[in-house]
Amino acid sequence: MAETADTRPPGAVTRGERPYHHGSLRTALLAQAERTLRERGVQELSLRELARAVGVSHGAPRRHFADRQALLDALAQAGFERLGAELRAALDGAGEDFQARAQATASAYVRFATQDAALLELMFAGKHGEHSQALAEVAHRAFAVLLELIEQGQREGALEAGDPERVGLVLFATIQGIAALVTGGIVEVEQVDALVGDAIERFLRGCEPAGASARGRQVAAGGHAR
Amino acid sequence: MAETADTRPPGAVTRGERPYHHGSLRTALLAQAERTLRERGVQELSLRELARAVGVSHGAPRRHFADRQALLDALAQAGFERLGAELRAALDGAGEDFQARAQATASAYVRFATQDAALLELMFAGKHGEHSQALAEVAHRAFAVLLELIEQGQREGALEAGDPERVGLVLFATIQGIAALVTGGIVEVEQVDALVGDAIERFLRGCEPAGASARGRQVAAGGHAR
DNA sequence: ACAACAATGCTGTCAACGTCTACTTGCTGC
DNA sequence: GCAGCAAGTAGACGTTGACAGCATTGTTGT
Repeated sequence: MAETADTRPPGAVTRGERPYHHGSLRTALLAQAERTLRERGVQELSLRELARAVGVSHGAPRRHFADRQALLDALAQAGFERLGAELRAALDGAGEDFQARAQATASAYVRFATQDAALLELMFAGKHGEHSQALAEVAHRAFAVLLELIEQGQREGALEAGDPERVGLVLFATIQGIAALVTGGIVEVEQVDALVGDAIERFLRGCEPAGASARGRQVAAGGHAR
Repeated sequence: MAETADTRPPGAVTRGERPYHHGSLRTALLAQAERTLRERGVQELSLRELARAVGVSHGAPRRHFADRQALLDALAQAGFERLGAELRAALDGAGEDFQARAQATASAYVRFATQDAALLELMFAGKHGEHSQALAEVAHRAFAVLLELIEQGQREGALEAGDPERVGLVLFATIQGIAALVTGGIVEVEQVDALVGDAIERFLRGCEPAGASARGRQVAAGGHAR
């Protein structure tokens, strides 16, 4: 492995040797931490190794993160921001059909979960320092995308009326659960798309307004669990 | 706190002082570990402290658990066994009505998740040593209860036909997701029952056989998200 | 220009941990 | 009674998170 290339900013003083001040240690630490997190998990994430990888002394990170938990909190916050952005992109990028939009959003969530399982776990760890007002806020912003999806569905008549938060939670839980099943190894990655499809389909059927039941009733029976 | 009372078996040699051999170290370690896990989380679980609490030297646990991960694996396995038992009790103990049975089973799962959040996380960590054939087996046995629930529903005509594993996964995911939302602090404990109710209700509606739709359509609109 | 000051990074230290190795104790079958 | 084995003890090593004190740098007021 390429021993984590120098992460110092290009504009920094680079004459003789490495400058006393890194220039953007906080950013560099977060970036490296996210990489290590993805590749080796939370357990393997060490402040000292991080410092080594970035090229500063073992005490330096302390200026930017009071303790290990603070680093993890920051990672979680960044994760929520990215998750929210990806969900929004998926929702906005999908076509007109409501089911397609729901499916796209759910798939984006599960994709995030599979690619950054450890990060997602961190985000939902609940063990964040009490001062994590900021974290709660970005988390809420990510959830807002799902809320918007629900409201769209209600406006278009695909979902029955009712408190969007309430029905949104059910959808949220289902998607999050699928993610957990995948990262936990209960279902294989190849089965994910089918599972998401099933779940969305059934969710829509379960939230149909009283009258309409014209569309899809073709949830085929085919084994795809291990 | 009462400094973790002596966990040595009653029959053991208890003359002068503590005997050289504990007698049932493995069991004692697991019991103490489960307690610590529940009260302080995985991160705080230390082999050395465990040994101290049980009254043996810091090297002793090694005879029973090759390393820390082996201990965690054993905890996860015990957890699956208990979870399976509780799910079965809930399913068998509920009445005749299918929805009531489903609700009871789901509630039991979520109760387990809230009371032993760290343990559940461990069970689904997926980072278990490759040799965890036994663990996969007990996990499957726990899942089998949900499968049986599904099959009952299909026999009784409450659920449409189809591969039970496939529809079971959706239910499993939903429940697991609710658990994750609770332990992650996204929903409060007071809202759990309502959320489980909603989820089950919608799941049933989403899996109804084509004809029947007589029962509950009364998913009231009431805010219960934060 | 320069002194004061706040940021930021470095070094050294400490207790705790997981793991390893070598030794000791107690039991059991011969 | 003793060989052999399982279970526990004791000490060591390397790593980690946390902390304190000092060094260096950039900025700001005069």
